[in-house]
Amino acid sequence: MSKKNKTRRPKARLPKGMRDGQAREIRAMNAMLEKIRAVYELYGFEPLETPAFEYSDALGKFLPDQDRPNAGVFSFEDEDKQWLSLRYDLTAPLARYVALNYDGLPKPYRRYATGSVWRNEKPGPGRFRQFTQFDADTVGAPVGAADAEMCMLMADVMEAVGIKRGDYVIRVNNRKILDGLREIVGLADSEHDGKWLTVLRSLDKYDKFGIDGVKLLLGTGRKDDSGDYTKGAELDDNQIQIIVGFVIQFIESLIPLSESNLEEDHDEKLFNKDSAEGPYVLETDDMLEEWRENIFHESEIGLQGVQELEDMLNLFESAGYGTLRIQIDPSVIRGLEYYTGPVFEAEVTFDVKNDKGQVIQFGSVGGGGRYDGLVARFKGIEIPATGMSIGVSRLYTALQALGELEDETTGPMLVLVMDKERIADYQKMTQELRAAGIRCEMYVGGSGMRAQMKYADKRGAPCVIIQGDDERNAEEEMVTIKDLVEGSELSKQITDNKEWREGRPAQFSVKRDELVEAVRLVLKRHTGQEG
RNA sequence: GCCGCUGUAGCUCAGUUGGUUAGAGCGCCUGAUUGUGGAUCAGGAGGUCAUCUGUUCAAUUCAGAUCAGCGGUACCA
Repeated sequence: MSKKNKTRRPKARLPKGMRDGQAREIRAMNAMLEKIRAVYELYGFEPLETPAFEYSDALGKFLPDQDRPNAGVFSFEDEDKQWLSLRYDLTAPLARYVALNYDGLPKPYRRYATGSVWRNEKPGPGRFRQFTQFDADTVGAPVGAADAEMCMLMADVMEAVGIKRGDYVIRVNNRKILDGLREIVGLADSEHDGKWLTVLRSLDKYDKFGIDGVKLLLGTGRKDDSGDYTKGAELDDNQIQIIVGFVIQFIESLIPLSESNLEEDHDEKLFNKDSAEGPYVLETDDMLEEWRENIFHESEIGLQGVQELEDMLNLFESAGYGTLRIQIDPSVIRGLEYYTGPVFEAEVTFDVKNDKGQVIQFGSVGGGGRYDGLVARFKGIEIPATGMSIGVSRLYTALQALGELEDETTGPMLVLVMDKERIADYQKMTQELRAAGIRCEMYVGGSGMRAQMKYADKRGAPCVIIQGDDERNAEEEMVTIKDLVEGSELSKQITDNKEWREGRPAQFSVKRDELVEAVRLVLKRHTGQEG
């Protein structure tokens, strides 16, 4: 036999950037999705499903072009020469849906949606080419309450899935404030579009690199630890000073906790400062006042942004959401060519470690904002909209790091096939147990009893049902129930295999017609599961 | 895209200063036990040493390139 005769087989492999999901993960994920869904429902949103792909032109700016039809999105040409693309988010399909059904929908229209989205780009750490989003959006509501609601909704979702208050934060900003800032530093002219984009990206790095990093990025550029160099925006010192002054205004607005009128069980984030006066709280009102009077006093759009933020803050305040949950953060940027007003981002604040124990840069688990221009692409009239999106896989990873994902699911109990001639009898027992609501299966493999016991063990079966000749031929027909959970406990004290096997620990026999009742008792003891 | 690190069995890793049959632990399969999961013991399967090219009498080992994974960074609807 030469090597050349080797059969050519396809190699079993996973497409790049894709993942398989296993039982444990799917269960935990479903449980998490259910918690999120419950919050959306509670807020009054309606479910909506749209298809996985849409006509490419409906998805917006990432149209397939002749040269690279799959840049960014996965696309294909239909028989009728029309281009279709897999959706890359859930917002563009929503805009299409609203435009298509506008007349029949209640206005505002509030819906939630979940599903896979696809992006054809190089997968990175924690980034895949297929992933799940879970969105809630309000279409047809002007700026204000609808946006504030999105932030509170995100905070509630975080807590619903098990992230404690203080372990996450919703950071809020307003695009109009940034537009105002642009005016003030004299970059409003469209010839400075590129430069301003660089400024925004620099600001976005504030939470990552701190104020010094932002200064470098606004100026000449910054070299990071890995040796990569990022070109700066090359602003002059005066411009940098204005922007930096704006960003760090909150430091000026911190007052000692002792001077605030907060109660013990406050919902405010505490900051540290080099001083003996103890923890500080952010006086948001002071900060907005400073912005208004010293930064945006000559920018109409800027003042409008400050006003929008203040309106939202008032709603947070009256609803009891303090800065521990939702806080203003002028460095939140997001969707540069997309959002038109308030923008917000949900971030976890605890350390997330990978399986090697390294703390990794985790980033946000969700975000959103106001996109007043999106539906207009179809309708010609501007329909205001605001929404948010939860990155389900990322949130799941974060919860994993928190150890919040307990999997209490036990396997099904197993009816052993002791005698292949009597499968019908075993099947009947199985169905009886199922009819009683007990998760149960009959062994459908081809191996002997020992293998069946191993199978039961591997599946996490709480117990098995045994009926061989001994039970069958007893004076009155019996079945044996072996409690695998208790057996496992007992095995710790037994070292001799013969004793282990012949002792037949943790098993007992009952009359055939008492099977269901006896199983119920065993399950109740171990899993709390009731029939 | 850019920078760095890493690729040897299903998993975690050792090893070869270049030399015939590449190892361990865990896991998996079989048996000791014709009706009993654990433990123990015995046996077994499983590797083109990521791929390709080069240097060499000889490459899993050295060099280069490529690919993949990880981390950072960039981009992010």
